[in-house]
Amino acid sequence: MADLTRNAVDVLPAGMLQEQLDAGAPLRVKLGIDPTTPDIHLGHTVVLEKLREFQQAGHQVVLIVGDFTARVGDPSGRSAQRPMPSPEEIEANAATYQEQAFKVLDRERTEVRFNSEWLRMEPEELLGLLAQTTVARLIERDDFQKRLAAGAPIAALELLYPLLQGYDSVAVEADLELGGTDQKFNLLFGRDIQTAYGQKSQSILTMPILVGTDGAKKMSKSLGNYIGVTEAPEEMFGKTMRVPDEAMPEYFRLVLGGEPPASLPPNEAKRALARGIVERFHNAAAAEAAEQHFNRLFVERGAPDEVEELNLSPFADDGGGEVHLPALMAAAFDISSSEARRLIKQGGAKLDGETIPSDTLDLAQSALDGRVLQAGKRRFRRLQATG
RNA sequence: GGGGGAGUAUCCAAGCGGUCAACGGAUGGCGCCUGUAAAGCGUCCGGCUCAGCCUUCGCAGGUUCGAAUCCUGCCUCCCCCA
Repeated sequence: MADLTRNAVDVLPAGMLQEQLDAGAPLRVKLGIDPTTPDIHLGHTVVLEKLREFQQAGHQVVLIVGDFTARVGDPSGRSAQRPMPSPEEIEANAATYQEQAFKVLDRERTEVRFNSEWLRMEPEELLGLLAQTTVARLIERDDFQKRLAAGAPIAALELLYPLLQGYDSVAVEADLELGGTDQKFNLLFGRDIQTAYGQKSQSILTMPILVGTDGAKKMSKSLGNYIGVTEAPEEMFGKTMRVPDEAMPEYFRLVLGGEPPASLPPNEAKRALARGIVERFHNAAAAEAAEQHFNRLFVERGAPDEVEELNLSPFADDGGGEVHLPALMAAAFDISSSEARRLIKQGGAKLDGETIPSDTLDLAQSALDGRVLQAGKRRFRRLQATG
């Protein structure tokens, strides 16, 4: 029991989960995820990890893919209405979500349900569901109170969200529902809906929200401060190294389920964290390679093992074989030629590690052939004249 | 149904006839420092083979030598009253 509530923020109602566990029967443990973005990131895994713990303790995990609720928009933690993904996006996301969730969960022992299965209900049934609450109950949540105070809009659809999520609990007869702390209102609301439908109310357990790589805001795709579970090892490692020191303990606890190493200097600890994360979602060999890659780029300031090649020939002019660098860099790094000029001017462009003089705009093809062109610290292309 | 307000670059947000590629902030890029942390300093941040030119301020027209700024229509959004 102590294990199962580790790191949890709220376990409500007080004592209920303990009683449920003491009763001995496996619990039906629910988690709903709305497929609003294509990928699962470390923030999602905090709750998934907890779900896995219940799974390992022999409980029945029910993963709900919110293909229907994704079209409604969960107002939790939102200060504004979110843009709605298209049905096609939702469908595509739903597929990748499941795949990625099984990087944490045991596929064989997970019941996966799509909530469109029961939420595509008859209008009469929907009215029945709506009859279970009042507007006052729906807007009492903090998210809405803030928006009301600020004169910001609240979409009617958002108002309905908790009812639908609550109905999910009815549909799968959940004994326990997990979620982030921002889900507290919705989770508790589900209890009332279950009661209204003559079921026993679930208990709820909330997990902390993982802070993003910026160390300030919650990890989220739209804020661009996330680490995706399917990202390449090098990316994962690099992004983790950028996490501010203060956030490290949190990452150790919530992502790796451990404790921050006591006596390691900060940069060693962070390396351990980065290795741990890559190992968790890839493997030990990948972690090793990712760290070497990191060392080469940022400690030795060198080029990575494998550098993508770029054919130099199309950029050389017919006459003297001069290459216009802004155009070349624009193509090589998918930036504008103006940006390339800026990089050169500010000493951010290098050839084989040598800074290109800031007033250079053209170079002979022969001076470029076979060398590694670099923009900033992390973008590389090996130039190769062919044909 | 009535009244009021807003749409400016990645985001926030100034500008309200020329000096506007458009103040300021945030985010971000690059460089120095360094542990790709934090703090700090400098610099850049529409595009273009760039001392110049081109395209931008919801959309479409119009007025004017000249419009992000004025006029007309349209679209979208928000607030208040009912």
